[in-house]
Amino acid sequence: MARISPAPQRFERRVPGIDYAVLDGLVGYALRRAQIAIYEDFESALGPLAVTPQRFSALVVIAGNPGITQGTLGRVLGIARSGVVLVVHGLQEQGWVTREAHGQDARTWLLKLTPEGSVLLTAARRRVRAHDARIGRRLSPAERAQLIALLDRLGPDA
Amino acid sequence: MARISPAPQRFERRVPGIDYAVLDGLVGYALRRAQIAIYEDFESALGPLAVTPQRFSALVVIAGNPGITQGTLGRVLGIARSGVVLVVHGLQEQGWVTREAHGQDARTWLLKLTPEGSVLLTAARRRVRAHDARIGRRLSPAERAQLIALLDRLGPDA
DNA sequence: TATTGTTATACTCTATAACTATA
DNA sequence: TATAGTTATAGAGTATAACAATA
Repeated sequence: MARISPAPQRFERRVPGIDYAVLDGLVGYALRRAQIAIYEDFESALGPLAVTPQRFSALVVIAGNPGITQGTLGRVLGIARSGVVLVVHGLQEQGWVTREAHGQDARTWLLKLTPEGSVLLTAARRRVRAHDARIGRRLSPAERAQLIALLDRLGPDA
Repeated sequence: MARISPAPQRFERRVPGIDYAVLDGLVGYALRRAQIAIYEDFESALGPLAVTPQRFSALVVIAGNPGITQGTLGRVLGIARSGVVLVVHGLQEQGWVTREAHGQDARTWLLKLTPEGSVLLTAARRRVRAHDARIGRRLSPAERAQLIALLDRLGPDA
């Protein structure tokens, strides 16, 4: 039985026989390791819809805050203004987002979802919820909530 | 008082007035949000040493597993063989890593730290530990341990 | 035939800086 | 002067595919 495509290379959290030394006790490394595994699942679940994690975040934020400007979207996503142009352009190319003129300030654009964008987002949201449930399947609801709460408290700020 | 350099753009976890909708309940988004903030702190702490998270992981793994091959290192880091070439090349350019011939298999290289690499790693390890303590400063030791344990259980596997 | 590493190439994501048009 | 968005450009980081040497 011939193998059609090469075995999908999956990330191994622990390669047998390897000493991870100090890495095993670091919060940052545990986070990185988890995210690599999670990204693979997101990609296989949302890739067919041409939705990346960043695009999903952008769509949700635009949907929940219609008329948001590119500058504010950039702050939410944590990327530079020049990057927002590219993200928004991609969403426009897909027909999911439109930019409308701002009445008072001719410099800014108001971002909104198109009807097609709303339909897409509904499907994507469903898949993302399933994906998120899948990656957290080994956690109880309480553990899942606590994980989110602990993650929210991470950071160098006092 | 003139501002010398532009205010260092920091990631805002929650932009005031923005509805994050479904994002707030997702483990994956909490992870992403935490990692952006953490990466900024890592960068400011280790950037001066020319050490990235990936380089740090590679150095720790090579130090703890002297003679590891590039293929195995790639599996540990979760990247393709072609990417390992670039990482290792960068570490060699810094004078931190050498490749020695394998006695039995002429195809493979054995990776080892140089004395300079060991010195660098000692300094980097100290800074990473401080960084990791800093990002987890709002967590008790028990909470920190639990966070790592919860992260280790994430993933789509049964 | 399969494996290890290399090279060529390309794509994504991100940033900085210079630019425009407005305010 | 300052701000919103755009463009040009560059640098990471990653991947795939074709290749050489070796197993």
